[in-house]
This record gives sequence, structure tokens and C-alpha cells, in this order.
Amino acid sequence: MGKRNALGERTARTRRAGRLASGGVIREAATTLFLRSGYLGTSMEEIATLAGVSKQTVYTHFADKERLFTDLILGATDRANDFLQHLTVLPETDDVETDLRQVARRYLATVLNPELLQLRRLVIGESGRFPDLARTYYERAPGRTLAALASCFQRLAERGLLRMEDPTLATRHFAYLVLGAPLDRAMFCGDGEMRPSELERQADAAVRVFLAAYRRA
Amino acid sequence: MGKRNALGERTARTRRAGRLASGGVIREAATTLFLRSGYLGTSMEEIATLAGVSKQTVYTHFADKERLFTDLILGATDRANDFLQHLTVLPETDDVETDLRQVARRYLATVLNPELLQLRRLVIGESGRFPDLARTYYERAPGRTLAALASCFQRLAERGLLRMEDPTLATRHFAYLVLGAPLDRAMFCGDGEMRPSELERQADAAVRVFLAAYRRA
Amino acid sequence: MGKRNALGERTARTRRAGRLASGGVIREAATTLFLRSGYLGTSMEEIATLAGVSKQTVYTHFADKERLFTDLILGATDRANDFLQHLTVLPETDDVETDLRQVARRYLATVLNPELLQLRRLVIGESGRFPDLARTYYERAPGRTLAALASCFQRLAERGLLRMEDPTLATRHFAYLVLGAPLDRAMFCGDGEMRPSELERQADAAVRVFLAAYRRA
Amino acid sequence: MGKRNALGERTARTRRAGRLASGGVIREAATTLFLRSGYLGTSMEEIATLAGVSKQTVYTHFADKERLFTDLILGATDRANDFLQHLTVLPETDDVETDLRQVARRYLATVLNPELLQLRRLVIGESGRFPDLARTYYERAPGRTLAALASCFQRLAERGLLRMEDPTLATRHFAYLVLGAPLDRAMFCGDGEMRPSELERQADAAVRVFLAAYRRA
DNA sequence: CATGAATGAGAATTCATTCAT
DNA sequence: TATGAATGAATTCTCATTCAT
Repeated sequence: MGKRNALGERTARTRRAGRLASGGVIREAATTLFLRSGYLGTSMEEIATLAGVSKQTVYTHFADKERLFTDLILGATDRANDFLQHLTVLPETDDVETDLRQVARRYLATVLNPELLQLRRLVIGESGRFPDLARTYYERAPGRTLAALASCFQRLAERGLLRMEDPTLATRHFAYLVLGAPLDRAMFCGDGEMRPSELERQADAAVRVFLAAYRRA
Repeated sequence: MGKRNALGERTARTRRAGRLASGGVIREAATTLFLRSGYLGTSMEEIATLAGVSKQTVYTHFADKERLFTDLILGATDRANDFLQHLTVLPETDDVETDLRQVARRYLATVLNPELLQLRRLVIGESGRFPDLARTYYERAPGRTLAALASCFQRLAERGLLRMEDPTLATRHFAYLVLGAPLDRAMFCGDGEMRPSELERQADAAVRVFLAAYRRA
Repeated sequence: MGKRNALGERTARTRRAGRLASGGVIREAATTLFLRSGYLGTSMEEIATLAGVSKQTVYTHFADKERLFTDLILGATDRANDFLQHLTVLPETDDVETDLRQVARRYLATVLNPELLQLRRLVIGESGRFPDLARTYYERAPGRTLAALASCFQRLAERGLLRMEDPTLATRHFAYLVLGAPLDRAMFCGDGEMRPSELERQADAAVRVFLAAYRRA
Repeated sequence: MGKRNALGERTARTRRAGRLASGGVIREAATTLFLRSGYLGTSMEEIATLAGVSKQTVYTHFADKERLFTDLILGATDRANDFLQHLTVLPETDDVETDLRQVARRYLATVLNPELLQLRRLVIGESGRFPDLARTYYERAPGRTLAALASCFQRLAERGLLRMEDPTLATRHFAYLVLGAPLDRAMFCGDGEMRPSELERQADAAVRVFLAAYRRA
């Protein structure tokens, strides 16, 4: 079935007989290099070399560097939504506190994944050159997560387990109580990985503050 | 005294009689261009041209492009701490809620300043190429603000106006309740400026949540 | 019979049922493109695309780009001799002046045809790269016309209607009195089309000068 | 003083001490190569190599290939008007026939100069890519000559030595009687050089025809 | 200090052509 | 016969940096 790394790229080669499917190898190589060195810092030559194909083959698959870049980023973006599946049980939970802690921990762990962090840095760094791409990234990644969380909270409010006037606002408070500090720090200071115990501590503390404000009176 | 823009760059030319201080003009030009186009996207030629000097003059003042860049970024960073002065009255306040709201509003307004946002994007985007610079930036800008806030909160806890076990943690909660969501969004979606009324609403809501958890019982 | 444009290319498609005759489509596409952009300015890819076939199919029909080019130009050349048919009545005319005027007008109109002009420009422009092609073109197009005219004049001289020692020389005088100026200008300044009245004026004036020198005394 | 070739380029190097004046060497190299191989057929690398400078030096002197080309062609064009000086005595001549023969011979010899012919071929061949350049060339080279001739003929008419209604038309007739045939042929068939005796024969024949039509009755 | 001229290395992109199916 | 995929070499142009004045 093929293992996938955090951005969903196939890690094990699938090319048969040294031919075909160069599109995939090129994507893989380009993703690696763009994440490592940025848009301008990565040359089409490097991509071709790492992919083991000729430069022109890259151009047969992708019209130009910009297209290759945006294609790639959007692909990686869409594959970066694994966290959403952890929200399924939340809306119907009977133990909000326990389940919110679980959600917070997963959320933190997901967002602090080194490759996803690097993707964020890349998109932010290139937002001047690719403003539409950055906006789209925001909508499809953080935005989608926030929307999913908001719909959970709305349901919990309807069930009387939480109390809030503006679920969107409450969602933002939850999200950035959980990950604001570590995420912001990680953007500047390396991969931001935490020991599991520290991660749990942060998640639990965030949930405590959140519930102090939003638990049913 | 000279007007300064948000990053502290002198806006009005101070060069005397067309002579001297080329260092300053170069800095100014380079700052503008690096912020607009990034490190690799800016050429020494463009900088020299915008500064109105020859390329070689740029090299007389700065050993090479990397030095020019890091010098510049650190300069801009140190000048980006205007917010701190708004914290002076907080520790001895008698009306925590009102003053926290005030602080929160100033905090949001400062951090969402377009030029400062662009500086953040730049440093984040180049953090792969300049990891030390990014770390230093974090320490001197967001880190310093967090530290100042933490010391305010500590004092307020000592005075019995707030109740917290870990002032650092509480500070992070305050900071990212206030600016986590708009800042993260702004990183991707343009300058993030808000209408003052919206800004106040966000700040007040954040303070409300914060106080629900940290006000003395 | 099929309509043909000025260079003799079939204008209406003749391919049957989407099969076969790709040679023809390729020729057509290549002719269009070479005329528009020159030899080096036209790529095999463009030709294949415009012809609606694969690049390799082009190579199945034509050994290489040079062969495709020369084949094409010579084909267009041979089809560019429509003017000759207008010479049939001249040798046995009884009204030299009237018929020479008629011939001169047709000659001018033919040579100033925009597509034929473009073919001339192309062959001239590529005469460094394809000297034999240029020579052949000259022989088969202007050369053939001059020869045909010369034989007309010879006959008219034999019939005593003109007086000349060297019919070849007289022919050249006639030909370039008629079209030298407009043709030379058109080579540089666009398609050179004239209003019919202007065309007639030029043709008649040329005939007048010609007859002043060559009409029987 | 330096010898100049037919296009007016300095043939002997003037650079001192291996430095400076690269502009001139580049022009020289580019002229040679463009004339030999056309616009697309000449690479900036070849030009730099032949000029003995680096590629970038070429770009320091000429913004891009197009500018280099047009600069060059217009330069060569302006230097290609040597013939005009041979017209000075014509207007006040007392022996029209003799002097017209002289003028015709010079005209033929000038226009059939191999390098000038090659320039014409080049400009014609690139007229699709550089239509303005071609138009300008026409105005400054053949156009200027025609204008100068026309003003001579006008004077001769005023002096009663020639008889013509439209000096412009008469000029065209003279010009293309003289050089139409050999020039057109030369465009396609190599350099078109003639033995002096043949050249004289053609020139004299053209003058004879011209005078048959335009000499005062 | 400041400069104009120069450079070698490398950027993105395109070309004519071939190979395996 | 026709094709989609691939290639190596070449194209225009840019970059950070240095040298001689």
C-alpha cells in the first residue's frame, strides 16, 4: 500500500522498470526541495536531478516553475487534513472535558508536525509572490479545521454541554489557546516538537481555560 | 527628531547635502526591497539602484548580502517594540479588566501593523536559510513582549488581583487568546487590518475568557 | 477541384474521415508557420500542434526540419506561377501598348500578393542558411517569369512590333520598370497592396517609358 | 584613422591595453554574426566570445538582444549612404547623359556591395520580427537615396535638361531600370558582384532607356 | 569612499530529435 | 503508421562579487 509521510507523499518508490510515472517522482523531489529551500532557492535543475529525470521531462509534466510549485503546495495542503478525523466522536460525547483534552492533544501534535510546519513557513514566506496560493492554503488547512471545530462546538452548545454566543469566536479561542504559543514559537525556532508529557500539559491547560469560560454555568 | 514609520525606519531623508550617510540610504532601500521581495528575490543591483549608489558602495558598507540582510532584520526588530511602553501602568492598576482590555487592544493593533506582519513573514520564510536570525528575532520581538507581559501578570498575582500557578503559561494564554486567530490569518491573507470596532470586540472577548480562568475566585 | 489560396495551398481540408493525408496537414501547418515566423522561429512542436498530429508523426513524413522546410518552399514556389497564364495572348497581339499595360497590371498585382511577398522575404532571409534553395527559388519563380516575358518580347520583335537588340535586357527593363519600386518597398514596408487605380497608374507609366525606348521607331 | 569596411565598421582594433571600449568590439562582433547568421541564428554567447568579453559585459552595454540588434542595424544603415556624395555634381551638369551614366554605375556598384546586400537580406528576413526596424531601414537607406535622386532630377527638369511630370515617378524608373534586375537577382543568388565591364553595360543600357523617355523632346 | 566595467556561475526555458509501445 | 514520454544541448538573461581608477 505504500507508506506515506506526514504530507502524504509516497515515500517508497512505485516506478516500474525505470520508466513512467515520472510525474510522481518529480512531485516528490520538488516537494522535498521546495520545503527545504523555498521557491527561489530551488532550481528546476535540482528538481530534475533529484527526481532522476531530465530538465525537459519536468517541463513536460508541469508548464513552468510556478505551476509546479502551486500544484505541489495545494496537493500537500489537501493531504494535510488528517486531524479532522479525530473530531468525529466529539459532538456526541458525554464527557466534554476528557474529549476536549484528547482533541487538543491531537490538534497540537498534528500542527506541530515538522513537515507541516515547514509547509506553513514556505507558504507564509512565499505569500508575497503567491498571494492567492496563501489564501487558498489558509482556507483549506487552518480554515477548514476551524470550521470543523466550530461545528462541533455548535453541536455541543445545542446539547447544552457548552455555553457560547458566537461559536466561531469560541472556536478561535480554543484553537489558539491550544496551539497559538507553541505554533508561533515553532515558526521561528525550529521544529517545535515537544515531549509527550509537555504536550499533554499544554493541551490540558488550554482546555482548562477554555472550559472556565465556556462550560455551561 | 524625524518621523519614523512602523518599523522605525527614518522616513524623511537625513542625508546632508547629498553626501555621506550612504549606509543609511542603503539600509532603507534594502529594507524596503527585502520586505517586498524576500532575500533571494532582491538583488544587490536593485538595492544599489533604489539607494541611488553604486553596487560597489553597497559592498563597502556591508561585507556581503547575508550580512546586509541580517543587519537589517535585526535593526528592524529592535525598533519594533513600541508596544512595551503600553504595559507600564498595568502592574499597579486597580481595575484589571479595564486595563487588560486596553492592553489587549494595543497588543492587537501593534502586532497587526502591516509592515510588522511583513517582517514576520520575511523572517519566517527565511528561517531555513537564517535559523539563527529567526531565533533571535523570536527572542527579541514576541519573546520580549511575552516576558514583559509575564512580569506584569506575576505582579498582579502577587497583588492578589489574578490567580495563577504558572505566569508564563497564563501569559501565553492571554497573548494568543488576543492575537492568535487574527495573526495566524493575517500571515496568510494579507495585511489583516481590522476596523477599530471589530478589533475592540476581539480584544474584549479574549479578556473575558482570560479573566474567566484567571481572575481571583 | 478545391479552392487554392495565393500560394496554391489547398484551403479546404481534403483529409478523408479523419484519417490519412497527415502529410498534407503538416505541410499546410508548416507553411503557415514558416511564412509567419521564419525557419528558426518555427519549432517542430508548433508545427505538430497546428497540424493536430504528434511530433513524431512529423518526423515520419519528413526526415528533419531542413527537409520539411525545403520541400515546402519548393512546393509553394512551383504553385506560385499563376501569372504566366496571362502572357498567352501577348505574343500575337496587334495592340502592343494595350496588351503590355494589361500584362504590367497583372504582373504587379501578382507580385504584390501579400503571401507571395512573404515567401520572398522568407527565402531571402534564409538565403544564408539555404543558398541552394534561394537560387532554385529565383530560377523557378522570378527567373521563369522573366524567361517567359523574354520569349514574348522576342516574338514581338520578330513581328516588328518592338525593336531591341537584347531581349533579355529589354525584359529586365520592362519587369523592373513595372515592379521594381513597389516590390522593393513592399519587401521592407508591409504588404504593399495598392488601390487598383494607383496600380494602374504605375503600370501604365512603366509601359510608357518602356515603349519610349523599345517601340519600333 | 582606421580602415573601415563597407558598412563603416572599424576593421582594425582600437582597444588599448585589453580594457575598455568593449562597446565597440561587441558591436563589431555582433554585426559580423548577425549578418552571417541572422537574428535567431546568432547567440549572445557567440557574440560575447567573438568580441572577447563575457556574456554579462554584452548585457552591460545593450539591454537585451533586440536592442543590440536594432542599434546595430540602424548604425550600419546610417553608415550605408556613401553613394549620396556621388550626386553632388549631377544637378548642375551640362552633359546629362554622361553624368547619368556615371551616377548609374556608382549606384549599381554601391548597392551591389556584398555587405550591404547582406544587410538588406537580413533586414528583409527579420521584417516580420522587426517591422519598425525594416520600415526605418527603408526610409533611411533606399528611401533617402531615392529622395536625393528625385531632387537632382527636379533640378534638371527645371534647367530644361529633362522633361517629366512627376519627378518621384521618374526617379523610381531610373533607380529600378538601373538596379532592379541585378539587385533582385542578388538577393537570392549570392553576392551579385559583376565584372566592371558588365556593370557599365547594364548602367549604360538603363540610362539609354531612361533618356529615351525623359530627355527633353 | 565611491565608481563603472567586468566576470563566472547559474537561473528558467526551449529545441530538434529519438525510443518504446 | 502514430504516439507520449524522454533527452542533451543550447538559449536568453541574471546574480553576487571583484578589479582598476
